Amino acid sequence: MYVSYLLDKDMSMYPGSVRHSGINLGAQNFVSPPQYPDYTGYHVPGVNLDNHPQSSGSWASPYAPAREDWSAYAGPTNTVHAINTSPGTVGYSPTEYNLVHQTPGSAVIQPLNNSAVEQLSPNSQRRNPYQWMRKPTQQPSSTGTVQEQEYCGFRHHNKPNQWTLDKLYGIFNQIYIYIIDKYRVVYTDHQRLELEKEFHYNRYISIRRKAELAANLGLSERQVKIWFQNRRAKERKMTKKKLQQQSQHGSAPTPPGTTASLSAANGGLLAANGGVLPGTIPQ
DNA sequence: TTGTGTTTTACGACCTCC
DNA sequence: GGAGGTCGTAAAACACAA
Repeated sequence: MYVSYLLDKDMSMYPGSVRHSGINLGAQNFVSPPQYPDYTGYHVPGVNLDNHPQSSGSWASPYAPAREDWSAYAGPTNTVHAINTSPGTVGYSPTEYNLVHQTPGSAVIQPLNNSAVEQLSPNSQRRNPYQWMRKPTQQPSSTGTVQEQEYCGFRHHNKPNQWTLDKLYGIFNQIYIYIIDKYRVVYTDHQRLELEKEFHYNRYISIRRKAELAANLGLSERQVKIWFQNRRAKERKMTKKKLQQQSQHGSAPTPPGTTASLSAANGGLLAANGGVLPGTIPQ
């Protein structure tokens, strides 16, 4: 009953509401999404790029921001290899990333193994969100063994489809928020993980990819967009902090993510992309 | 348990681009 | 005018020391 109402509510983008930001069940949250097992979203440069908008020809991302600061995420042993920064191509090759969750032809948002799922509960202790970057994870057992694990406060036998869980959690969460009048939701660890993965791949998400991600994670496209905005802001903040720390020890080159470097990058993108700023992702 | 600092969602204001 | 960008901020959620 609430769902249809909330859908209508979202269409008008919270008319007259103040801070009912949780009421954003976009229509994409309910349309039939790409089937999870068939979804090939996590897109590896050079490996089956057809389904990835940012890698395919017409959806090639013009944004290939510098990634020098990624070592902060990946740790000293995880390197991001810059291979091509020309417009229309992916500017780096996250090799470690491939190891983690990409086998050619496999589903992309991989079901998580038990140890990973154990960390998914919103109630769990905070941990390193970049663990997926650090080491390859065991593929979950595809057998019918009973797997009891906790997800979003519920226990499951034979862990159901992750997409379904996120979807259900998202819907439940939105309804709960509407009833309780909470200020904001807390994304599940799985949602954040997938968002981080996408951000790791590209700091600017395309419209199509945003729709896919929103559908897969049970979020609205608006939430995905805002998450990326906040994530970029976070990165700029960290970069600025790092720069300040470096400047205390002597002069340092302008790191990526700073206003100056971003302006320069945007300028380059402008030239390469016919004057289209990152804010205007091709439709 | 509580106080405090940090992080995470979400928004408004303002900007550029088409 | 609408889209998405940054920037600044509010407030909930969280981490952690006392």
